[in-house]
This record gives sequence, structure tokens and C-alpha cells, in this order.
Amino acid sequence: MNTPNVIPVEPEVKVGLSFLVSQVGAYAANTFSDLLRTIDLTPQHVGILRILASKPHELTQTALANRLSVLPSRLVALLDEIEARGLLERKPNEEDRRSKVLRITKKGEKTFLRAEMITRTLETQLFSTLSETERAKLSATMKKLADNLGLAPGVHPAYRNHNQ
Amino acid sequence: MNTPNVIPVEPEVKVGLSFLVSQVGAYAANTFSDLLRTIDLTPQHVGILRILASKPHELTQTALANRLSVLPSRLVALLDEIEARGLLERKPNEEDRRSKVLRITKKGEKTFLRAEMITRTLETQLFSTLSETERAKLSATMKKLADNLGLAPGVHPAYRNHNQ
DNA sequence: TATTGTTATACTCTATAACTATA
DNA sequence: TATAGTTATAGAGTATAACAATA
Repeated sequence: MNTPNVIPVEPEVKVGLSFLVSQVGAYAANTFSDLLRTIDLTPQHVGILRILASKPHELTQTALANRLSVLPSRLVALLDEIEARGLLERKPNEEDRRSKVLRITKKGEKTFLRAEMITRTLETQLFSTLSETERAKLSATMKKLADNLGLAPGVHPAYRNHNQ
Repeated sequence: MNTPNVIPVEPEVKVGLSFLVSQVGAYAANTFSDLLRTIDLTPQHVGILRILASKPHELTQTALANRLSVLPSRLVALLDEIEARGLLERKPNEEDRRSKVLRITKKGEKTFLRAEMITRTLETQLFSTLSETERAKLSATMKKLADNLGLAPGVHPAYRNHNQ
């Protein structure tokens, strides 16, 4: 070893694979959140729009709350914010007048498309250093993991409340 | 299509690779947090112990705060909790009596080893469905990504405060 | 009585700013 | 004057519990 000890020791920290995935995943989530700020949305908003933009297109608040494992009271605030921007509407439910049917608006669909463009920007930033086969392999592995762990498509664990 | 429409439509949600990584990563972080509760620690505590257990073994609070990109005031609370359990000590610094030198205790090293065992339990839970080559390939890819994105080893983005 | 959506409140976590003791 | 660590306070985000309307 010929390095003079004036130079600070390079930190030697060993971490496992789960840490690496969590670290990169959290970085991706943070960056996505930063990028979304330009269109005044949060990842949670986009997650809701994503579900409303996919089939089935209509569902009640309770159904959505169950799907996301989010508390109904928490969902109210999220929906208020999205509805205030005119991105979704709460329609009265003819069959059960207690409940409301959620539906994404035209403006909501447009905004969701912008969010998807931002997602593609993010993917470029994150994965451009991977080869095409590397990227495809990673994608397949992550899908397999998400599936085996029982993670529902489009449902981020960040929604989940801490008592279940 | 011969599925009767009485059966609920299977949701069709498409997500990108960054979402998948973030989703699995968040799930891993949540599970790790749950497992750590059995030894009364949080992932943040373990992250600090991991750095103190690795070389260099001694550093000041400011140095640690910079390393983790955590606010000094926030670090104080974290260190208080760890020190109260006797896992680290704040030694007076002879060279500068304003600062304190952090050092992990014997008990802290033992506790950190238990945390590492929990990490291995977690890795088994998460990745047992992958083949050995698949797992090695994933590990290499994630290391490459973390490196290219400039993520410091052992420094989880969850530490980072929101104003930088 | 039970459920849907809502509101009000409490709690936890984090950021900001003021403070002390040293330099 | 500036810096290291600390404490006090404020703010954001989330969970709990009570509520009105409807079933």
C-alpha cells in the first residue's frame, strides 16, 4: 500500500442486494417526484390517474381505497386535489346514493399522458447506461419479483397505511 | 372472448421499469423495517451503525451528517436513540472541543450483526425465486446503476432532506 | 344497524431557526 | 465571526375517531 495516509480512507461499506434495489428504487421515486413537480402533481396523484385511465374506467372511492390499500379518509384529500384541477369527476351513483363513481376527465387523460412522457424521460435518465438486453433482462426479473411477492400492478407500497 | 361479463374485469395497468424497481424496492424497505422491529431498530439506525462498523471507524457528527445528507438536527435525535441503547458513544474530541467523535460499542457491533442476519432473512424472502445466475446478474446490474447514478454505498436516499 | 364518504383531531416525522460552547 | 452540536418550534403528512346521509 503506497497511498500516503494524508488522503482520506475510502469508506468500505458492504450492502446486500435488497439494499441496492431499495436504494435505486427510492432514487427513481424521488426523481419522478421532482420531475412531476413541473406539472404540479405528485406520484400519488399519477397513480390514481393511472388506475382511472385503465380498465375498468369507473369505480367507487371505496373500491379505489381497497385497491390501493389507502385509508378512505386519506383518499378523500387526494381526490379533492385531483378534482380541483379538473382531472377527474365524482359522479353520483344511481344504484347506491351513498357512494360516488370516479371517472377521469378528458383533461385528466391529457395530463396523464404528460405524466407518462415524464416517465419516459425518467427511464432514459436512469437506464440509458444499460444495454438493450441488460434492460430487457432487468425488466423481466423485476416483473417476476413483483409478481411472486404479490405486488398488484400499478399499486405502489407508499400508499399502504402502516397498520396492515 | 368467452368470459361472461359477470366476472369482474381484470385490471389492466401498464407500468414502466422505473416503477417496478421503485415498487419492489419500497416493498423491500418496508419488509426490512418490519423485521427490524423485532430488535427495536429502524432502517435509519442500522444505516448509521453500518457506517460506524465500517472503515473509518471514527467520525464526527458533522462528517456523518454530510455523508448521509441528513440535517444535523435530525441526526442528533437518531444518535440519541442509538446511544440510549448503548450501541454507540459520543467521545470528546481532543483536537476540537466543540465536536464529538462517534464510535460504535461492542454491543453496537453485536446488534449490527443481528441486523445483518435479518438482512439475509430478507434477501431469502425476496429473491429465493430467482436462479443463482439471475440473482448474480441482477446484483451486477443494480450495482452498475447505483454507481452510474452517483449513489454512495450504504447511503439510502431516505436520509436526504428535501431541500437539496 | 351497517356502510359510504367526509370532517375534525391527534400524532409522527421532518425542516427551520434560535441557542451554547467553543474556535 | 464562524462552526459543532443542541434544543425549540413550526410545518407537512398520516392515522384515528366522530359524523351525516343512505342502505
